[in-house]
Amino acid sequence: MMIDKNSPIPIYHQLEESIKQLIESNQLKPGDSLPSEREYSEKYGISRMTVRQAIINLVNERYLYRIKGKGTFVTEQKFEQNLQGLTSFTEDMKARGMKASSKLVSFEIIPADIKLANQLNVPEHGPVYEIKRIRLAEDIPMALERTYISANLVQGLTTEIVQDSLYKYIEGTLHMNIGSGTQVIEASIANKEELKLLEIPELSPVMIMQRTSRLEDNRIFEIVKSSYRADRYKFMIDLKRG
Amino acid sequence: MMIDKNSPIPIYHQLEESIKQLIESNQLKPGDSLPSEREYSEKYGISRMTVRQAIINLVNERYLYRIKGKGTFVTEQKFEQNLQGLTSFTEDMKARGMKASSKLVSFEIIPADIKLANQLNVPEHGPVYEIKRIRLAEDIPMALERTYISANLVQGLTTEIVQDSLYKYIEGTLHMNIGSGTQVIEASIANKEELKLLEIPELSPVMIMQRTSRLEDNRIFEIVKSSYRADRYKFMIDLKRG
DNA sequence: AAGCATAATTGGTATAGACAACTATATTGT
DNA sequence: ACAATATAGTTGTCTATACCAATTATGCTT
Repeated sequence: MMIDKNSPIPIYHQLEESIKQLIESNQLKPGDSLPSEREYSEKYGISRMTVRQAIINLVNERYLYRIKGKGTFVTEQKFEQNLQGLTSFTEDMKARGMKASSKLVSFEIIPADIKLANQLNVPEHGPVYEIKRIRLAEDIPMALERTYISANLVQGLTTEIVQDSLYKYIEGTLHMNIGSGTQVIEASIANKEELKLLEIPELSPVMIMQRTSRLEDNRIFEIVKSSYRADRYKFMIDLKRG
Repeated sequence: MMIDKNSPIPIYHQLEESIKQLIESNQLKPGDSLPSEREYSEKYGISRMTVRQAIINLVNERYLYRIKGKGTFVTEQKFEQNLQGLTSFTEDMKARGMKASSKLVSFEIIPADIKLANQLNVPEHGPVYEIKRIRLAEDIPMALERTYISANLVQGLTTEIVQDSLYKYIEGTLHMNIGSGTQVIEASIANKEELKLLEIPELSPVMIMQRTSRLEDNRIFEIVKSSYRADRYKFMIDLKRG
């Protein structure tokens, strides 16, 4: 475990990663106490405040917790998430041994209304691809998926590309690097469009999952809003202990 | 907006609350820029590092975001729960700077019906602790939580232990090691009990989150079924790209 | 008018030191 | 033997300063 003061990587970040690594390799076990801030400070010849910054970040990430007057300890229980299967419907169905298919409902360029413009970070009325698809498992409708993509950012989109792989097109053809994303899950009651396309009775509950996908430079390139039938689809998340 | 340097409340916390208040009262609107750190520092006669601590906390709570060389800005504040590292309602609320509380509805030993018996992997009619709690944020009911624990596996449970920390009891007193878990999220319409205890109108959607917790030897020791008000809760997941 | 260099402003990193609040342990007084 | 007190060690708060990095504003040159 080394600290390079001349590295362009901040010292606090180096220390942070170093401690995180010790926890993840189980050299620091849950409940173990860490060296005090002053010990770290003296050991590496860095300021105590710099040590604090590293530790505070790890506390915020729930790797550590601290008790005033006692010390800093490794968190007893750190659940982490396995997001496999939450990203792609097709992969998810495949993992369950089911036949997945999709039906294109519409593919067009629409002007962004104010809400969508804000979500995609494009000007109001700016051109946006709207792709509506029904996702089916064993030919039973499971979800209505609406994808919105800034037409100025991702150019030359066709139904074929969308049917194949949008990500492959963005990275392979357009040479843009895909970064991180965020997903929001909420419950609601199906609206008229969802009722009709998902073939469910009125007042049925739906799970709405909205994914925001970003490029490496943090520009948003895609909003995917999926409405799943709550009676047929449950989201499972594996929690693993760290 | 005042800062009292002699108050026992830390200065950074006073400033933090003061800015938060400006945002929540809409005197600072989403997208607005804040005074710079140096301006705050001079205005209140406090150190820039103290200002930073207040602002960094608000950035972590997603009230603000900052761009190097440009400034600090107000974000769209949304009530979203991050599922990553989700451990307890109390911790999540604390992370948002909100007052979390819980109200014990009932605590009893019941015989497992066939469904619960299967889920917990205990014999039918076997003794199971059932703990019902209302989770509140700022005294507003947010979720109904039902915890089921095999009474043969986890013995000597009391309301005090449950109120303190079940995990601490299992690992510390019973010397059993907690392993992994699974979480299932689904949408539904609130049933009568949920309507009443969550104080929501009929036909309201709810998000049901069911956690299954296992020991290291894979025995299931706990089923937690939480019903969240869909109007107040959104679950957010950060997606990392590998 | 356009382009470019420079300065000013902003947040980001890092240091050194001081005192407060809290915990655990050792010491002392009775 | 026990209780009170001192002490050393921990995290928490706060200050003052310095320099770096990214962005924006300004003024100069062409």
